[in-house]
Amino acid sequence: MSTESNHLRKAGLKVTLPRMKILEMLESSETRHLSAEDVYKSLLESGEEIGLATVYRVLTQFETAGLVARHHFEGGHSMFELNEGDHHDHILCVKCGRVDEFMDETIEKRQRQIAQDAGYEITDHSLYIYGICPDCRSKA
Amino acid sequence: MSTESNHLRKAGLKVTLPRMKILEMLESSETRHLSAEDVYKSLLESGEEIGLATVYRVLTQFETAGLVARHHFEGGHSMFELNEGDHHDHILCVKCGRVDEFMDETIEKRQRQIAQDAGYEITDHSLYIYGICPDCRSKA
DNA sequence: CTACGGATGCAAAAGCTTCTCATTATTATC
DNA sequence: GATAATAATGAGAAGCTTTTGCATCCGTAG
Repeated sequence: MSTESNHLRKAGLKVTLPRMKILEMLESSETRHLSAEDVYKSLLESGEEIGLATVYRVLTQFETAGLVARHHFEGGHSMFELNEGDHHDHILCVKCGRVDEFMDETIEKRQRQIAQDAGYEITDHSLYIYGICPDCRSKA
Repeated sequence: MSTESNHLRKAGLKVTLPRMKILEMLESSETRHLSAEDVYKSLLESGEEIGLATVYRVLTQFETAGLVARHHFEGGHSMFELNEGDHHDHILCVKCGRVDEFMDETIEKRQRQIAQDAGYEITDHSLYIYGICPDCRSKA
């Protein structure tokens, strides 16, 4: 029994071909952050006949099941990333779209403190740093 | 000469009725964070005949001119906020949509450090904390 | 192997935002 | 003030991403 189908089963989802293929796609992509359109196009290129609507539906289910995280980077459309356990935030290049990840316990701690001070029960947070990446800086 | 028209002039924008009305709307609203739709509807209620396309155009111009800040809260559509100089981040209630603001120099400093460590030249950043606000917590 | 219920695909619809273009208003100039 | 040049506006169409309706198909329990 493959790892993918176990993941699906654990998430309470039927093991179907589209779900398997999308999960594989997310795992094998060298870019960890993909839009629904990216996933759709990659599947087409691999010769898989999966509808765009299904891609959206499946990604949303994966998100609900905790298998992927959905990010709202600037520019409108959602980006999906395989959830490999550890939380992290993102730093993005505004020139080339490159995405790097980081994790800072100091910031995490301050966020919890701020929420508490404001009387909020924190459920989630998102932190994006935008800038120009090393490569784009040296090119300029 | 009104304050609003000075703001517009300084921003290099012609002083037109729609721009004046939209600026007034942003200044007088008790909610500091408004969507384009919010602005449009409020204007209609005030008896102003301003098209939605104009609202979007003007808000974008205001953003470019630095008069307002555009935020991408979860849920897709943009929110606009009058830029009153000081930078701050946001904490939002996922139940009622309430928005509070905060500013934390520790976090700001860490962000600059993280960008530097990653070799990025930082241009911008956005931090949203999501949670349940005091009011909604007591109601539950 | 069968049958039930959920999953899929397609096309249509929805929601937000931008664009097109004819019309109108604003500003610099006389 | 009036005028001409130029930019701004309004209305609707178009564009994009995402969701939905529905007939058909597939996976799974029995």
